[in-house]
Amino acid sequence: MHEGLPDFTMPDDEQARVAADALRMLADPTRLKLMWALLQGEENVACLAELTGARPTAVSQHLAKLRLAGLVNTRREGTFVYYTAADHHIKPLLEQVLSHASHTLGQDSDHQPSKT
Amino acid sequence: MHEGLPDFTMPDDEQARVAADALRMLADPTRLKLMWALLQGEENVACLAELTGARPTAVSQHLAKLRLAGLVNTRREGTFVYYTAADHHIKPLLEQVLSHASHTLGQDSDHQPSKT
DNA sequence: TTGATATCTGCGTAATTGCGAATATACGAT
DNA sequence: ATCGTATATTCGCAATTACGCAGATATCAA
Repeated sequence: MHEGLPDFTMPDDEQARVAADALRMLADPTRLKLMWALLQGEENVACLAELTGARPTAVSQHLAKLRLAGLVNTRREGTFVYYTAADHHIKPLLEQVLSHASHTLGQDSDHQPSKT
Repeated sequence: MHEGLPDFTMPDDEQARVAADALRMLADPTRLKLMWALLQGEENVACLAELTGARPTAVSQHLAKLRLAGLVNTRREGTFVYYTAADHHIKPLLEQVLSHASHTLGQDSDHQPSKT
């Protein structure tokens, strides 16, 4: 059907599935903010709840998902649990999406605006 | 609560929402393959169905979503509708995710394997 | 032990999503 | 005009998802 076309390279099913799963794990505003924050340093749940504007229970459930996906690691210290990003390879990916988002919103000031 | 921390930069709600939406649009194996194929050239639905291994109806619905999201453009030629990628900025993003996926699967042969 | 703080888990609800089947539309050939 | 092909649209169902609430768990101090 498309014999004369330049040779297309296609990901196989498994590769596409894993890649889609990885994207879906980040395709939530709260998890996106969580990973963005954790790529900048270690934080506990209450702090992350404040940074993301979500309730601690919701944050905890998202962190549980991220932990199952292997994207974050935990370190216990007393009653606090500190989370860290397990894979810094996703940082340029998030930078690209956030940059794309901000220039989609018209206000072209690259990404990462408001400070805490 | 985290005053002494190095200044965290956080995306605002709207930016995080747009970025998450963009990721969710790509967080499907079929749409991922579709965008990957369209970044390499213009194709019609039947050809894309063959390339992705999905049924034409499913492909059509995914393409409709991608068109609403502004990720693809259409060009009509007779009974055929040729789709093209509207935004090539996502290509490095897809390369990253696919690369991450392939090296997650153990077989470390970077991305884009099987030819058609 | 009790109490306080921080986090986790299970359940229910509402919203979203992907897909197949059926139907509709557009176009070319005859 | 009809017929056949190519693509779009609509509907309904099953599966998934995010979230809040309530209760359970963990850690430490008194």
